[in-house]
Amino acid sequence: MPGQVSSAPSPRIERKRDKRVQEIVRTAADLFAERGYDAVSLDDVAERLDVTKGSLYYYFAGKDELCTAALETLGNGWMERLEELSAAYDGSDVGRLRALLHEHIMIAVRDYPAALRLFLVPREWPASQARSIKAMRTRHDAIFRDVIDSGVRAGEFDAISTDVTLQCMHAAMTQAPTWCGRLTGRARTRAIDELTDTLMLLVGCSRADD
Amino acid sequence: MPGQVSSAPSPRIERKRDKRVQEIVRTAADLFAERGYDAVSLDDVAERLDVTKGSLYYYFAGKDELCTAALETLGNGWMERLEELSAAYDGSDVGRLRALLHEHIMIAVRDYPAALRLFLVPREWPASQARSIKAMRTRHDAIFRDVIDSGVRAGEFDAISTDVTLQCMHAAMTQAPTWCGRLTGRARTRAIDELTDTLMLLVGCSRADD
Amino acid sequence: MPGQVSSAPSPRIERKRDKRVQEIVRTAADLFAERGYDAVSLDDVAERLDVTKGSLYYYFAGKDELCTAALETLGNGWMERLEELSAAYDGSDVGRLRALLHEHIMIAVRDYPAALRLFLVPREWPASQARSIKAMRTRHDAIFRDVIDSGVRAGEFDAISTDVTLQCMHAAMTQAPTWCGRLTGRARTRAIDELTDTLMLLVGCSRADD
Amino acid sequence: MPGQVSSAPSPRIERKRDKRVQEIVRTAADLFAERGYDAVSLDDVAERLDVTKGSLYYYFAGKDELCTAALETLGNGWMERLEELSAAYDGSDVGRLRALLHEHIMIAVRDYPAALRLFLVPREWPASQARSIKAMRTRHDAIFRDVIDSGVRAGEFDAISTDVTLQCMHAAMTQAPTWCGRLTGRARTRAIDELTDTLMLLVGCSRADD
DNA sequence: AATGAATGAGTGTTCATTCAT
DNA sequence: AATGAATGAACACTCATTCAT
Repeated sequence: MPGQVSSAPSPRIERKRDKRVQEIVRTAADLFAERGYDAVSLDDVAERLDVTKGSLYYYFAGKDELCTAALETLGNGWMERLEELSAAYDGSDVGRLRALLHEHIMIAVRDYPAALRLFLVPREWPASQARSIKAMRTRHDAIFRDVIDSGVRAGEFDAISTDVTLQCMHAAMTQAPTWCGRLTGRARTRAIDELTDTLMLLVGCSRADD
Repeated sequence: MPGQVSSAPSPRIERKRDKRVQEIVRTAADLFAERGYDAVSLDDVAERLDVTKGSLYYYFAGKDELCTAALETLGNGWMERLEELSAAYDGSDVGRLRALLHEHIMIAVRDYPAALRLFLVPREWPASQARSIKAMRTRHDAIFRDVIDSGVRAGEFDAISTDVTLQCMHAAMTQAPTWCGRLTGRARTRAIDELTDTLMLLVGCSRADD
Repeated sequence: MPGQVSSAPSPRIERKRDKRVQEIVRTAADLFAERGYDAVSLDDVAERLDVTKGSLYYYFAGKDELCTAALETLGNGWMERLEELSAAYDGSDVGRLRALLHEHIMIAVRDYPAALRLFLVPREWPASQARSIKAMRTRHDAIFRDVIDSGVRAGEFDAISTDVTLQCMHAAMTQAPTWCGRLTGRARTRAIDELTDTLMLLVGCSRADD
Repeated sequence: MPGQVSSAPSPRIERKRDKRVQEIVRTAADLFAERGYDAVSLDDVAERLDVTKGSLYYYFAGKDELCTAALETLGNGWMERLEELSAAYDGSDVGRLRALLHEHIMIAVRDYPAALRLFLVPREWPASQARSIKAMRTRHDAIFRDVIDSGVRAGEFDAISTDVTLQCMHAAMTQAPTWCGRLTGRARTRAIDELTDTLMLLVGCSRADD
């Protein structure tokens, strides 16, 4: 167990370790997103990192934990971007929601083209990791729920049920890469815009409202 | 009939065989839907059927073939129900679309609680299945595209892009079981209704329109 | 157990059974010679006969027994041809030996192109079948030993050791198909002749002696 | 050397690995020679090495690769001994050929008592091995063809066809262990000598010639 | 006499995990 | 901090054998 010998590890060493962990997690996240949990072996991860499989076990207790970490890293980056965007946005709720939807789709399509496997399709995770995934989803919902509730109060939005609306948006956005992924350039841009506009209908905003 | 060799099997035997095949396919379909292709072993299928793995090979050439058969059986049943409903429906496009959405969600939630794996995530399947799944999806889209296009022409609907609308509906409906599955009784019924109504917004129909 | 019910089976039925057994054995022999014991499954045999695997068990106790029968049939035919030739031959021992060698090679190359697997390479047979194979070899040796001994006594031949000579001849002749098999037409005929002549050297007969 | 990642393994480790590979290959070679490709399972190999099957895959990509390595190791050792003998021999072609024949038989009988499976029966091996085996045979033929051609030019030998002579010698020598294997001590020595002398007849050398 | 069905042991292969060094 | 080695439980698939009908 590293760092256990001399009371606490020096900050320098800890930083180095963190950096290594980050490298591993990033690589793993990429692979899991590309091929899905089952189709990725630890050998694959190790090879792409140019280390041996055994080394991974120095940093992670097993495949599941590595995957959880990957999920968290992936999700954290994603959510931070949305949270920052929401915080920075200055304007109507309509504009803010549209910006959030658009950004979510962009991230999904461009950065994590296969993340739906991780966030949409349930898998039997060990309990500890199920919690972590659920937390991510809650955080995601909070961001959008905030805007929608605010817009509803302001009379800008009209939703049958905020919960259901959130589910629909999440499902459609996360699924987006599978059909936008085929497109490129202008066609993709247009598809993303259309999707954004379509989802705005769920809160009663037609394009003419902007 | 002396000397008759390797004739076709009697109809009675053939019926029996067909029934057995159906049993196997059903069981396999359930398992694949529950856990996904990779996470289901032929031993799992065999055990649930209370036979040995080897027996499965008497009926199917391998895991892939079994899976294809399962997918097709599952999808055929589903699509047939939708097609019949659509054909039988007599009334406005608004009503027909709502009925289709409602039925799709009911099937998803009640009958194939985890089928999203089958129809949402394409990469999870071996190449051999990809075709079969795509065909199913095309068939599904045709049913809904029909109503939407008709409604648009009749001025009942207003969609930004039929394609995008179809994708959103499909994503949300197929994903439904993961969040409606937790509910029971009245709460579930209400959730399904709300989801139906929410999706109607995508073609510009608010509840007041009915 | 067939034929057990009414004391003895009628000759007509027995003949029919024998014919069936012959069919099976022939087919099996062909397959074993083509691909070798391990590479032939009972399904292969059954399919070529256009019956089901189960039927084979009505006539044979198992794969090994079927193979033994095939070997015996193969070997009997072979040996009979050599024995008849030897008995019919009227002339010097030189001529008789040459004729036997030539015939053996012809049979090996033309009729049982892969029999070396069966007669040259030892396999761990169950005891009962090992005996049967050994008997075949003994019978083969007897045919050639006869001529050679006779020739030696007559002063026509000169062998260092009859046993060793027999082994060499048998090895070379049985192996022949693997190198003559590639040839066709005239080239093959010539190769067979050359081989015959070469083997005659083992008993001290150069071509000029004829 | 900090930060050095995935460097080449130290020579000490590499040596150790090579030794292990040698162990495995030797064991596999023995087994394949004893029973043939199909009849040897990786479990057999593993058990004789007292490791688990999985370990073999750490060193070899699969059964075929292991078999290829085994064949090559076996054949290389054999051929090297013959080549060295031929190079070192100083004397007439008669003496050199006799020495080569004798050595070949000794190796076959004493060191690789069942190698006939490797060099006699081509069809028993998967296609991937066929090349390797053929190469070995070519190398073998070259050694003996050399002496024979030289002897023929020098008037020491007389052969009907060098090719056919080579085939006969090869067949008889390789087959030798199956009949000399039973003998021991003096009897075996005598049998080997007789076989050598008998094969010398194929190039027209009777014992008196020496 | 023959079939369809089922079995169970075995076969090559993969892979998460462990561990001494 | 990392490696090379080994393990053992799975897995898809094959096949000789059995048996009720």
